[in-house]
Amino acid sequence: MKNNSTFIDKLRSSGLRPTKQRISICKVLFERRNTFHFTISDLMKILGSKGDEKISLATVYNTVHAFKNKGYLKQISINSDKSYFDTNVSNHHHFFDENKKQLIDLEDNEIEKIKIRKKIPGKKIKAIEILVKLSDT
Amino acid sequence: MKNNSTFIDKLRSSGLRPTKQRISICKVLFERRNTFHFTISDLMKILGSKGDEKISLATVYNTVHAFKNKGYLKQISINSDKSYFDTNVSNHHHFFDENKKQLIDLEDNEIEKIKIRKKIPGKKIKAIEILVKLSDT
DNA sequence: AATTCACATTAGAATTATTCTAAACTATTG
DNA sequence: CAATAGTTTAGAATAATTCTAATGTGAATT
Repeated sequence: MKNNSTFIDKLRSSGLRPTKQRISICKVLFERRNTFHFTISDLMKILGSKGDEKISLATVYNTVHAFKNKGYLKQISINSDKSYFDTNVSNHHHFFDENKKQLIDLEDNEIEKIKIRKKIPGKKIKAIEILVKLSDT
Repeated sequence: MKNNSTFIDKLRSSGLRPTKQRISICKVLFERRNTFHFTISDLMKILGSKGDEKISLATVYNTVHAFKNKGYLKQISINSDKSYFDTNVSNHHHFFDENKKQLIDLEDNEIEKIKIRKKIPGKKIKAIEILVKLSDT
């Protein structure tokens, strides 16, 4: 259980004012042992189920995007009506269980290194994202 | 230049009635030499710019989904406000140029074979999708 | 060729995720 | 403690997609 001052420092050092809304969201997202995959509506639900004052939807969007831009969250490329985010910002990939609509991390060291032979002139590779779709055996 | 009867046969053999709307859409999508990456609004624009009678938005959605379900189109996993589709249904991957918001095919033989070490019990791999994000050099 | 009916198309409304707006609020600085 | 720049907020706006229910049409049957 981290205390708030850790989050306050982290926010301040990224040039984000440590407001109570941002601290509440930090607690939901980062005070946990495991990777957390979520959509904005998942996060709203969790925040709403806590005793704290309600945080407006716009703030949740603003904050999640701010955290993504600062590199504290990763957005996952998946074809869905909603955007998925991940608290695991390491270089890694995902399984997607199409039955349960659930994401599972696939660490970089759990796949063999990918080598891309094709080059696109004037462009460089910014990221490689692998999605492994699963179905029941 | 294929003639309509090719499309009519294809539609009929998939249990889809060959209506004039579906044939028009087939012509836009499949009467071309190269892979075509598109969103519904791209397709609407192309259909609208042809002399043919206007096809309603709902029909375009219905048809694209029907074609996807029959395996004539692939939906690409990408995080975007719109869905992207691909007329190349072979096993392949994509570059995504984030500046131009443009997809480029990356054929399976242009990357080294991927090997996934992690297994998920009770699940089998249905597909592997790789997205290579590009930015300007 | 007319009849029938299941399948298709359609316009527009409904839904849903996300972004925008502009007013009220608050953390920080001087 | 006043000024100000960054935040939060409710609600409106936007935009992709799906739904609805009325009308139209292919194709099998008479």
